[in-house]
Amino acid sequence: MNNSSSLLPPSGEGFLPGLAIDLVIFGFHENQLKILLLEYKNTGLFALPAGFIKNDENLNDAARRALTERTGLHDIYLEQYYVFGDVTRHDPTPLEAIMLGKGHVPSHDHWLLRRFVSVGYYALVDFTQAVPIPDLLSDQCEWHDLNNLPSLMLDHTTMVNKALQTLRDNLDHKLIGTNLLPETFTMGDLQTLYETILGEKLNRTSFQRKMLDLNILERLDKKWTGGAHKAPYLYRFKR
Amino acid sequence: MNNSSSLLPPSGEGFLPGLAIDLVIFGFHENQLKILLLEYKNTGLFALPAGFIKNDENLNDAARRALTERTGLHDIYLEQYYVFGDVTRHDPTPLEAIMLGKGHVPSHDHWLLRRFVSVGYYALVDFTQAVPIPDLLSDQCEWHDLNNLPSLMLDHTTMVNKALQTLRDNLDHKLIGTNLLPETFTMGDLQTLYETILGEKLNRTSFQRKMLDLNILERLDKKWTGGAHKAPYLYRFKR
DNA sequence: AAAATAATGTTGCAAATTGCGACAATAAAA
DNA sequence: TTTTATTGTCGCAATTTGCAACATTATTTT
Repeated sequence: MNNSSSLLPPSGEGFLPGLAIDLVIFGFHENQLKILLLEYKNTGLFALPAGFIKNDENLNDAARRALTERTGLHDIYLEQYYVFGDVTRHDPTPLEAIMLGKGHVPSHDHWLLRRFVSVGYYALVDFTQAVPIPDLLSDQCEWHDLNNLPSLMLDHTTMVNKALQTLRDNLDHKLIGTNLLPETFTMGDLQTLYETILGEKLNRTSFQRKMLDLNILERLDKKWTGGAHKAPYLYRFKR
Repeated sequence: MNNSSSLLPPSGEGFLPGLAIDLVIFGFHENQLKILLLEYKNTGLFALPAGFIKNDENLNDAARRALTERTGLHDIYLEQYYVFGDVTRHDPTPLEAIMLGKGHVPSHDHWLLRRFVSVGYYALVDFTQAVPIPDLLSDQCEWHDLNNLPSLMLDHTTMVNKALQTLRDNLDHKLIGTNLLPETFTMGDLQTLYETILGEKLNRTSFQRKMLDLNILERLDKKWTGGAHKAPYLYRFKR
């Protein structure tokens, strides 16, 4: 049994019933916020990566495992942000379609077709380091522009919106873009990231001063080359 | 079947398995933060009010129902703050003791003795309006001083601490003490509430100016009487 | 009845934070 | 060599916050 198959067990045996995890995995590339989506080709359905919790597994560990299985990454910023537990989110149709598309013919009381309460997590990952890997039921796992998402299964669009809102609310006082940027970056990179997340322009000098005053950045001697202008310093988050 | 009995069904039938709700219900009285605790007299155990989710009930509605059943209050500020899902929190011993103390002899695989994942909610209620009502398994439901709590069942102490931390973090930008204070109150009452929640003294004039600048308070013509000093205005939150 | 007391409402000012413009520095292009 | 574009830094005004002083007033004390 490999890693992936554990995510989609043939029966619900060995997993907590009725409880799932959905992941909103944020990445950042070319001035765009991205999220990882699974695609079910035979059905044209898109969904957030999901996971189930083993009987003897901590909830947060299950989320971390699901994240690693989809991105190959470890030690990533991951945070619970909301539990989605409305009755109305229960709709067996899309999952039935997916399973049919995959050649399975689920019984009407198949465990995957029952009502689920789902714990939402969001993660911030380094786009350049992640290797998107589809799960057993999906044909693709790919980055999508946050402001150009396809329509998503069930209430997954709601989940994305709420995750983004939480991320914005937390940007001030929680960990910064440590995981959204590569190891080293320029002050401009960092500001663009903030502006993209917040959806608004920030004052350049104020931003720079604030970031430096926070005393969490390490300025490297090396400089960047490329454009017809003064070379910016590279920075790195202090450990 | 009355309201209370629905909280403690004889079998798990009709409820989502393995999922519970725990409530940290904050009140405020005599310059002290209080929370509601259930007591199981035969066992000397204290616990947070809890609830289960009906098969056809929204998660948030279940939390609201549990809150109303314990306090008699409606339209109360209630917020999800964390899901407690560690394996280590599973310990059937205390619940078994409670059930034995109540004259029940549960089988080893009784549904209440299995592992539960619990969604933590905190609520802010008007101390003077709440009527604490025990549930079927407990003998008492009473307010306890937050800084003089008895030792609590399972991981409930962790739940309380995390709820308080979340409340503190949210005090700046989320709804204020709307539900923790009576309909009308003085500026001093409001400041004391803030100081008690935050656990630190605040500057009087700055606090007053800030609250008034927020433009959420309505000053009433009436004044308060009582002490040997100038009478303070009464305030009320705008609708 | 007058004075003292104590908490409250308000104002003024210094310190800290933030927004914004200006200028020097410098790597590449013209 | 000059021009251009972007970055690092500084200065100043506007805003927010901490703190102290003062006027107000309901009750207590004399």
